[in-house]
Amino acid sequence: MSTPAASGNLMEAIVSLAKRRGFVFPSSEIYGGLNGFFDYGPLGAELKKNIRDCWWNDMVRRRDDVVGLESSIIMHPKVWEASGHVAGFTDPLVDCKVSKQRYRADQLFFSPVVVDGKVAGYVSALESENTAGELQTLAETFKRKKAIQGALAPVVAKDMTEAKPEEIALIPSPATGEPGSLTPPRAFNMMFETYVGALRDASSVSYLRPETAQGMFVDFKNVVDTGRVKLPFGIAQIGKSFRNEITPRNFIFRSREFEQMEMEYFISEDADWAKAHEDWISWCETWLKSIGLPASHLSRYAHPKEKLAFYSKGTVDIMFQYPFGVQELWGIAARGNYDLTQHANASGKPMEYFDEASKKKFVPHVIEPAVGVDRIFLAVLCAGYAEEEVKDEKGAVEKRTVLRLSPRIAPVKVAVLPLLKNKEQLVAVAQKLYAKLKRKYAVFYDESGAVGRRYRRQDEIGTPWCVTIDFDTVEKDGTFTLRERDSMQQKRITEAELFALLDEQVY
RNA sequence: GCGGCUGUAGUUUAGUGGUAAAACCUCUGCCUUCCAAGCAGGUGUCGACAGUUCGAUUCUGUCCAGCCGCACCA
Repeated sequence: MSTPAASGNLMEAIVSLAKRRGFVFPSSEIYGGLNGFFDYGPLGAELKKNIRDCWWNDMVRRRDDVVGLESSIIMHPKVWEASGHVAGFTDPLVDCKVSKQRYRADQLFFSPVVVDGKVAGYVSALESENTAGELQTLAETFKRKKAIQGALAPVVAKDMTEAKPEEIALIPSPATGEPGSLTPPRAFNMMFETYVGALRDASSVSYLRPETAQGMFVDFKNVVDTGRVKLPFGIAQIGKSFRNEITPRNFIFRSREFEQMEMEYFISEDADWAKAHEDWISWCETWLKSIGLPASHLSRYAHPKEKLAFYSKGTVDIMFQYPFGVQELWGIAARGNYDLTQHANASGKPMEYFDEASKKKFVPHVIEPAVGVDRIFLAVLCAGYAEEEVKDEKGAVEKRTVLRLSPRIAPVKVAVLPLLKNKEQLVAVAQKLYAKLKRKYAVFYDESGAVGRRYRRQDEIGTPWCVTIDFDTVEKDGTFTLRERDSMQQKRITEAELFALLDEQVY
């Protein structure tokens, strides 16, 4: 059985394998690396492309109701004002210099303690179901401890974004209870800024997109007018997005440059959004299984209603059990008609759809499944990585590292191996088969070393099959050995059978 | 961003105030009739920059990167 070590070691083993075999490198490594950025090596580029292609084929080409889009990475700055990202991505944070705690300024509340009309001090509390009540209790305790006489005025709760500079020094830290250690709120905008054109001034500021979704909303009318689409329909896009994360963590799970696969599925305002939502959630689950993620590692997390943005009708995340914990893989959000309405208002251009059947004009609602290619990439590595103990002929136990990648996404589908490289007739047949296969599939040819070593090499990069050309191939019936990665079983098949197998499994 | 730990070859590690080693990997040749065999040979390394020193991979500082914890995560 597979014995992937404890979770910490499993991540180390995967990072190490990714580097060793050319899946993922740290970005700019010769200059010491750059936190939050990664390069995909020869095999990684193949694997990533396969994930993208599978998604695009299944989401766009094989569906009649979804069309593709490729919008620009830098868009008009007003896009991000309308979408709420300029405001929403600026989370002011407050640090406590003593306790080293960090708080979101809009979740840290304070109030002056006013006795007989005079400010005697301040109290603070973190946002809760009863923030005002907590502050009131704290204020009463404060008054009692300081033995101040007089009438206590009701507290007035404000959050730290509203604190005046002179107040900040007087507000106690929730961690220590003592004033003087809190910093003023500092903004951490997660959007990368740049300047368009020669002038570097405020008027030329623009942003690298923090999500691809806005491209679909901004081009909504263009697609409706030209794409011959009818509700319900979706617009899908694959592309790079950028977020200046405070702390990139967990290898490629959270990075600053990443690739998204998003789709906006527009439905009528009268449609059963809950059903459409559920349909897309299960579509996404089915798709993840189709590229080899085991159901046992997948779960759902429905965001609690009270945590949702006001416009959101519901968000369900498909979670994946990574070695470092159960984390979000694919978010499927029912966003109402918020985004289109925002852009209609901000741009002054109508975003309505005229429905011929009902003769009604309305702003469509939307279901948004959004997933990161890099997160899927990491998930398939984590799910597929296994270290096995296998016995050789003499019964000695040795370790086999194998990457169980689905044939759909494996970077190499078949390795072609002549049994011996110093036998010309074997090499000739192998190379001929290799040439034939590589017109259609990603194939690898390897003749160096013992055949067992070559099998193991392919195991480690996730190649599902190896075919070995031996003397029977040349001297007898032309069949060759098909060696299967997961079972290590071998059988003899013909060339036609090999092509049929690939045709069925690689789609 | 804060705190702790860490940084030697592609990987995993040893080691030293006098410019470094092993295993595996990789490459070449020989051999090899199905699961990391053997033999011979080759490539490749002290995270970066300063300081102390006659001399720094080793000591000190700063930076960078990684891991863990906290906080953050539209």
